[in-house]
Amino acid sequence: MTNPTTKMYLQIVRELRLLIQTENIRPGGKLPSERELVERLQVGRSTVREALRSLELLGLIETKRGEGTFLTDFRKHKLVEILSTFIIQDAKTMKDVHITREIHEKEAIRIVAESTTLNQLPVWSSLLNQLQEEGTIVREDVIREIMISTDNRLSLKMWFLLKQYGEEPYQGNSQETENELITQLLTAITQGEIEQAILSYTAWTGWLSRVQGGEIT
Amino acid sequence: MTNPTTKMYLQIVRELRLLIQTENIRPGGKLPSERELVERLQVGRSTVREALRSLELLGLIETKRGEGTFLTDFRKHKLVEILSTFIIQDAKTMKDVHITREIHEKEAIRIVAESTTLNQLPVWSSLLNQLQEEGTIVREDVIREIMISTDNRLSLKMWFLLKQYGEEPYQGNSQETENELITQLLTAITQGEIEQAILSYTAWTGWLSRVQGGEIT
DNA sequence: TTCATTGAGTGGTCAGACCACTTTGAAAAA
DNA sequence: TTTTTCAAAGTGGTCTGACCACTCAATGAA
Repeated sequence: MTNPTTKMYLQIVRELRLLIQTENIRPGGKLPSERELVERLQVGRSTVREALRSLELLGLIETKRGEGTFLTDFRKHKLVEILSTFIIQDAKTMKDVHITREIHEKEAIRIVAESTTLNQLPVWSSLLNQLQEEGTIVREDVIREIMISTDNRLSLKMWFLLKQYGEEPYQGNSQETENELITQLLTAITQGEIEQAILSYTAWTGWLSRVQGGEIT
Repeated sequence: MTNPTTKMYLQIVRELRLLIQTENIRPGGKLPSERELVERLQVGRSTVREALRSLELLGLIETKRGEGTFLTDFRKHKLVEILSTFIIQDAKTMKDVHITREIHEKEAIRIVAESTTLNQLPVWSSLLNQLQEEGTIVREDVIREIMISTDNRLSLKMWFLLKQYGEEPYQGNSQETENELITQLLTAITQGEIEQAILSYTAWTGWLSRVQGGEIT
C-alpha cells in the first residue's frame, strides 16, 4: 500500500456504510461478524476492529460480546452519510470557530440579562461609565465581563481558547457606531431585555466582522 | 478479563487524557509512541491502536506515519486541552459541563428552527413518525440530528465530548409527558417557532439542571 | 562543507492464538 | 414423549509477533 490516499480503517468505515445501505440493515439490526468482514473486505481483523471501535465511540454501533455488532437503535444511514463527508473536508473550520465562539457569547448574554441578580451587577454601569469617559472600550473586555459573570468556567475556558484561535485583529474605526451598539447592549442587559440585548450584540458583532472583511459564506 | 466493567480501549482513552494532563502535552504536541504506550499501560498494541483510532476519527489526534501521534493543533478544532484540563470532576465542573452542553443544544435548536432550509428537512418528520410508531425515542438521537443539521462540526465535536463527559443517566418524565414534549419541540422546529422550540426543549430536558443543584450558584 | 546513505524509530497492516461470553441444538434424563 | 443438561460453535476482546512504508537524523563519503 504505497502512499495510501486514505487510511485503511477509514476506507472500511465507508465500506460499512455502503454495506449497511445495500443490505438494508435496519437500526438495531446486526452487522456481519468481524471475521466475516475480514473475508468480504479482504483486510486484517485488527483493521476491521479499528474501524468498528471508531464508530462505536461515535455511538453509531454497539457491540455485545458473544452476540455481535449492531447498528445503534436508530435510523442512522443519514448520520453515517454525513459523517463520511465530514471526515474528509476540513476547510470550514474557521467559520465554525467563529460561530461557536458567538454561541457562547450569545448564551452568556441571555443568562446575564435574564437573571435579576446578574443584570444588576455594578460592573455594567462601570463599563458604561468607562465608555462615556474614555470614549472607547475594548470589545474583549466587555464580553469577558459577561462571560465571567455567568460563572461557568468551562464555557469561559472554551471562549478564551476560541477567541485566542480566532484572533481577529481589532479595528477601532467608526468609534461612534460601535459605542452606540455597546451602549445598547449594556443597557438592554441592565434592563433585562434579553432579545434587545441579543439584537444589539448581533448588530455589533455582525458589524465588526463586516468591517474586518470576514464575510462568511 | 472477567466481567469487564469498561472496555479496555475506553480505559485507554481515559488514561490518555490523564497522560496529556499530567505531562502537559500541548495542542500540536507529540504523544508517546504506540509501543511506548504498550509498555506504560501494560496492554497490547492493537488495543492501544483501537483507542487511538477512535480519537483520530473524532479529530482529537492526528497520526503521521514515520513520525508519531500528535494532539490536533487547535487551529483545527482542538478542544482536547479544554477537556484535559477539565478532568477534575468536582460538582461545579460537572454542572458546568452539563450547562455548557445545553448551551450548544439550545443554540442548535435556534439555528435549525430559524432556517427555512433546515427546519424543512425530512428528518424531523421521520423522527416524529418513529415516535408515533414505536412510542418511544432516544433523547440523544433527537439532539444529535439537530446538532448535525447545523453543520457546525466544531460545535458537534464539543457536544459529543461534553455528552460523553457528563454521562449522566437521564431519568426523564413519564413516557407520555416526554413524548408530548418531544413532539412539541419537533413540531415547533418545523414551523419555525424558535421560542416555542426553546420552551419545549427546556421543559423536556431542562428540569434536570433545575433539580440538581439549584439555579446559578 | 556538502551531499548521499543508512539505520533507528514510528505508524499501518496482517495473521494467529487464546479468552470470555452467548446461543443453540443434540444428547441425556425425566 | 418432554424436560434438562451441557458441549460446541459463533462472536467480540485482547495479546503477540511479524513485516511493510515512511520520516528523520546521524554517519560517512565526496
